[in-house]
Amino acid sequence: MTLYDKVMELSKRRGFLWPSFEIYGGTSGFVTYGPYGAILKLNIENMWRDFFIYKQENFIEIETPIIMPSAVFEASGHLEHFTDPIIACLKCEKRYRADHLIEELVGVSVEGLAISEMNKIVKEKDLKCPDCKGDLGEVELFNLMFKTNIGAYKGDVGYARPEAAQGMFVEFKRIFNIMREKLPLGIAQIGKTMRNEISPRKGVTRLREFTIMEVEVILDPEEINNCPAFEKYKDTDIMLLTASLQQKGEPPVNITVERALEERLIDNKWLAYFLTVSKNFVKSLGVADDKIRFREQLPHEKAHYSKQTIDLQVYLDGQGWTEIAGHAYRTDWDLSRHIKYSGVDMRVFKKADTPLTVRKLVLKPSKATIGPDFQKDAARVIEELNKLDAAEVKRQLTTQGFIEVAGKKLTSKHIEFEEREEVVKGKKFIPHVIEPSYGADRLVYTTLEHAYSEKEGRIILKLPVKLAPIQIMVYPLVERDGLPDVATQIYRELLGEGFRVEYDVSGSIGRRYARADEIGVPLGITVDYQTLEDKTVTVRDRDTWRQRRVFISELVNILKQFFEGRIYFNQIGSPVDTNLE
RNA sequence: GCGGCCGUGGUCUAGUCUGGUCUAGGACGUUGGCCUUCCAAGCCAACUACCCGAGUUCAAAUCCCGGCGGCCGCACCA
Repeated sequence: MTLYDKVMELSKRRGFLWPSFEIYGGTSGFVTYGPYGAILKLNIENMWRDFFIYKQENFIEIETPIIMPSAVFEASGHLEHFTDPIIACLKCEKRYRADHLIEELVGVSVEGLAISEMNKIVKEKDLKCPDCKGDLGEVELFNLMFKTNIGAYKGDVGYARPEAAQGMFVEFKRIFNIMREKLPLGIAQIGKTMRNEISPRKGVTRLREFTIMEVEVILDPEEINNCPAFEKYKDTDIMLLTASLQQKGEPPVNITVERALEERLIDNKWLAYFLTVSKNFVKSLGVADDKIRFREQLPHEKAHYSKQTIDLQVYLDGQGWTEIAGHAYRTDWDLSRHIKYSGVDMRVFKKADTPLTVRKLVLKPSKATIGPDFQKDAARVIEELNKLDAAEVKRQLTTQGFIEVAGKKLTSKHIEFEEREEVVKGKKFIPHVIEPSYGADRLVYTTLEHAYSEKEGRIILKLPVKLAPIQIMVYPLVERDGLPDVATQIYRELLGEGFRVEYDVSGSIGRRYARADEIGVPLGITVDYQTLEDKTVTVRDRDTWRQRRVFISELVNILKQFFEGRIYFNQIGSPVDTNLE
């Protein structure tokens, strides 16, 4: 049994996660999170919030719809780029990217060609399957976005978002205003995303519906190397596999992010900074240093919007290095596309440190002469004239004596010029975007796999304390002599104090400890006979099976300190002599 | 999507080739009871399965076909 199988077996048996719709035979690419998995996932998401939102300056979280009208994806480029033209061989059924095949066999670029035009080329040039020489079928479009209709009429086409990012870009103007127009601004979102994958595999690593956690860090491109937060983390070591190393077939290098930046292996400082945030985040999920590396995407792998993308990979049993995050430098692609397609100006104004006074030549159409001379064309002439550069107009008038505007000849009597002083207070620009993007579901699996361990034939899920779905189990040592009453009381008190706690009385004490270890409960509280004498209970540590003895009256306080990370297990109460020590 | 292998209680599995003694066996688990003073103890009882659908046959977990799902490889992969 591989580690992957063991982790999935445990997940299913204990209720972390399993394939959905099993009673109807299942449909691949979908998972259900059970009682422990749902909390585990939530805890991971909250930890992500800590690292990527709460500990960053001017970073906030929003929530936008999953279904979006097609206009959004026309602008974002997903309708065009998330769609692959596919052609299949009728004989051997091998499938090809139609555009790639045509370019290869005919040697012409088919970029932007419609499907019908590609089909025409295939027929005219009588293209055959390069593999078996069989006939080719029709070119078909395969778009990875789920399509739907919004409302009752067929006209309004909508798509399920393939990434959360577009929600942030579409709402940028208002959010920027609400956040009092400060850059850098981080806009984060955690939510469901859908991609109609051709063949989802490997359980949770390739889903059709998954939770994405993204931050769009919106910055002034001129400030992209001004990242104060970076200083604290610049010495962070990373294992980096650059595109060029991959092309040369060489292994990754270990390098500090600062050095990588100096050697221009990372495009800019903000991108470098988030690599360090990512590394620290993934470590806090319990993944060891040497199981974390960064891999730059090769030019042909990059998304249409990306200047540089560096994935974070973790090493997983059975499937090797697996992407769990991408860090993309999206430049101004998204915002400029939405500005263009929506017609809404989402540029940001930046005040200059010192306003500049510039002398500028402006032209003034002389309406008194243009009106009578051009009659009903006058309005159009004035409009066109205003678009022209004053200096250029003046030059033409002096060199050739006239200028042609909207098909009309204008002379100097039609235009007046004026020297004006203008104060330039700042500049308007389209901000750039750095995007760390995480797959929450892969993180859940990663966390489970790295927490999985075996000891004396038993499974212990060594989840980081902060992530454990259940924090505490409460047990009576045996089910008699009033021990359950005391235990139940403690259980209810802890529930009331806000701990995630369960009570377990069924089976021998060893069996109950074993059950708790399998779902990764960090602490177990056992009420025994000594409890009846001196009002103390034992606290058991999941990882070492050691126990400490604590007064019931101090329990809540001590447990709070433990789960807040302020004390370690061996600082709890006093040691217990058990037959294990 | 293609090819190979595979699909039996909650989990792991025996049985499938060679159809009938399979009202499907075991182990672990879960629940209830008894017992029990710290790491899956014991005893009793209960629970839960042949992936779905059609077909061949007197008879199908077993053979055939289709679907769904899983693993591996190829292809695809923001």
